[in-house]
Amino acid sequence: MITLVIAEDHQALIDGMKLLFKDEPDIQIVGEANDGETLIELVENKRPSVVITDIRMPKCDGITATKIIKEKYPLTKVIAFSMFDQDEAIEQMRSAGASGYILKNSSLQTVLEAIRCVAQNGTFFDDCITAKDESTKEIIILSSREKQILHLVGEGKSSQEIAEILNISKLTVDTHRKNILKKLNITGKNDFLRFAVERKYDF
Amino acid sequence: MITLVIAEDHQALIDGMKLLFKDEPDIQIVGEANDGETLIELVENKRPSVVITDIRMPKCDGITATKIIKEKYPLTKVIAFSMFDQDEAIEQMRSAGASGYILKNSSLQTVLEAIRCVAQNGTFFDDCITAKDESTKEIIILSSREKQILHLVGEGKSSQEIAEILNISKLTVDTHRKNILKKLNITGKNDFLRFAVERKYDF
DNA sequence: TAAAAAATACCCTCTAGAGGGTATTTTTTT
DNA sequence: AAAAAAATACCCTCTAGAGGGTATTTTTTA
Repeated sequence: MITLVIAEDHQALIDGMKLLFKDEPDIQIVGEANDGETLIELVENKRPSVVITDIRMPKCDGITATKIIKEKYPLTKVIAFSMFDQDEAIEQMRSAGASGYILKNSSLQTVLEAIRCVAQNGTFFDDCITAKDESTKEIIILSSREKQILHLVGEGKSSQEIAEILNISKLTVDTHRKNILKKLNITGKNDFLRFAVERKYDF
Repeated sequence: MITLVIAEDHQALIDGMKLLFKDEPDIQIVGEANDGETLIELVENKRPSVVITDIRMPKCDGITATKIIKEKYPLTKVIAFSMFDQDEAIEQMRSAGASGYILKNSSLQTVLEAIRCVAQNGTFFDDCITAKDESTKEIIILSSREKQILHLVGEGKSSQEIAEILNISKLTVDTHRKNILKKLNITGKNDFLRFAVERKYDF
């Protein structure tokens, strides 16, 4: 018997999954959450074998929640259920300990497959994700420091503020910014912030 | 008999709705689309009595699709099914001719209610939306010109570019920007663009 | 038809960040 | 140990846009 906890911002989607699992005798939903905090509580109380979680959620995002869950209960399998096929989000989910990553624009049947797959200690990553692995190398050319700065830019921080946060010179931050711009081939004024904001959004 | 077309980016959500409507004898799904263009084609071919559509979709967004549908087939009822309770999106959907607006974090039962409601020539707007009507007046203080400029800023356009698009002076655009900043109480450098980008995103 | 609101246009100042460099230290890879 | 990559810090210039005004014309509303 697979015990399942679903964490998903959109109740409608949870309802749909519930209808689906109703007819599957080997899967039992033991809890549902609309935010990350509730998810963690549920895992602690119900100890499910599988967790399906959205990434963007109120209170605590799916990546953070996954880290916490996998740390305390490494046997619980986590599947990410996301809108975006952003390499960064996938990578972060992977290193957080997720066993699967499926997209919301795939069918519910896929969800079912993924659950059964990870319950048997397998991994399940959506087709369009694994297919990307090759090209990914070209996309993630940013160093970790650069990604960090990109993220802070996306939060609307100024170079000065970023410098203070990272305890480095503002000039260094500026250099990183310029290098990021070069790497990403952004010739722009506001384009950079826009890109950064979109990045931040994309998981 | 209610004939229904569903347009929704996320197949998983469509699948869930299909499972739900399977047991409802008065509702028949006559088509499903993952993008706006397919939706419009489906409406032309199937002439459904009710359409449920997401707002953010590939190819053609839900607002534009609704406008086109209501223009050609005014008897077809349209319900918006969106992630966001952004006043602007709701307003735009309303003026596009939508009979309802429900949020994705409401239950599938609500979806069912909404469909039956609009099929009987009623309107169905989610609780949290109607409740907002009072406060809305304070939020939408921007003039139409200001909203237009805010939108263009969100697309990453510079004041100069906006000026050229709108055939007005760059100085005028700057004045509008400043007025928007004042009205929204944004004291920021990059904050404005960030706000604008988020705005653009929010439907 | 007044009065209010919106749209238009311009003034000045000042700073953050783009765009172009160079260069040293630290870390990683080979 | 040598070479490559990443992180650090600084130089100069130049422009877009914030922040502070003022003011006229057009449109809307009362």
